[in-house]
Amino acid sequence: MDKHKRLCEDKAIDPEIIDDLSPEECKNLLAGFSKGLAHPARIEIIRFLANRPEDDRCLCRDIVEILPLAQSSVSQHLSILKETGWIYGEIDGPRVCYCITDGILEFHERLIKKCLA
Amino acid sequence: MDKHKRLCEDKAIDPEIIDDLSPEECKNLLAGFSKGLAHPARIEIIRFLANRPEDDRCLCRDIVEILPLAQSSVSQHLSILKETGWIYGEIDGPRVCYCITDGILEFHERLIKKCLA
DNA sequence: ATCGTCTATCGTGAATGTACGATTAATTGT
DNA sequence: ACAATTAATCGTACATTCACGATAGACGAT
Repeated sequence: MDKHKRLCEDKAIDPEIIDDLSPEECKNLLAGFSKGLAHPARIEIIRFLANRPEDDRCLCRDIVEILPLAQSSVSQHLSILKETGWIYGEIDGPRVCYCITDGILEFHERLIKKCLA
Repeated sequence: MDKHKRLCEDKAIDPEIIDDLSPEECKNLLAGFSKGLAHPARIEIIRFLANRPEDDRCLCRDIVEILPLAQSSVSQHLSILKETGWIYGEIDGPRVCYCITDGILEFHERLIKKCLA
């Protein structure tokens, strides 16, 4: 099996857990995801990762190249996206392979509906 | 006609404009909305306003009462929600009537899809 | 006219966010 | 071993956020 393909295949979020969240937890979780989305560069990163083909995983260097920011700044944004649950990264030799958390878009959509509706 | 009912009925957002946005504008707009959602107190305010009956408009005082924050802090959060387009307020004598922007939830949902999909 | 109510704004302080260059640590390749 | 590559972390600087008490301004009621 391809090395990149083997990476980044086991992190997913279960939408079922939304039903068990207290209103307080729900708001805190959505606030966190929203913080992750609250910068154009981070939106671009998520968009980029969400549209990658599964068999061509993304390396950090690729993300640095599509953004008009210094490498260290991109690394900070990636760190925020990891903290807030949007993405995760796995070490692949000297590089880091970043992937979007599986099912996160549906999770986010459901979370908004639960919090606001 | 009821005084409160007459207020807050003419501010709406047109989802059509999303189609005309450049990718850059799209990301900036979503980043702004996300910033608005990036605090539990502001999520609670939006939830509260989104579920108000139309004929019982919300006054600022009502919002202060449901949050565990000082009046001035709530006013700041309301200000951020106004800046980011989630809500608007109209002066009603000595009070201010706050309402959620009509159609904003659908707008937000569409904006996310356009930005990330 | 004066008083009380309501809400925005001011001023403050602590914390966080954003961006950069420089450095470090890990790994690969020679 | 050694050099090159990759990405995180450090240190810095500036701006913004968040929370509060205090104040000010607008309006209604008396």
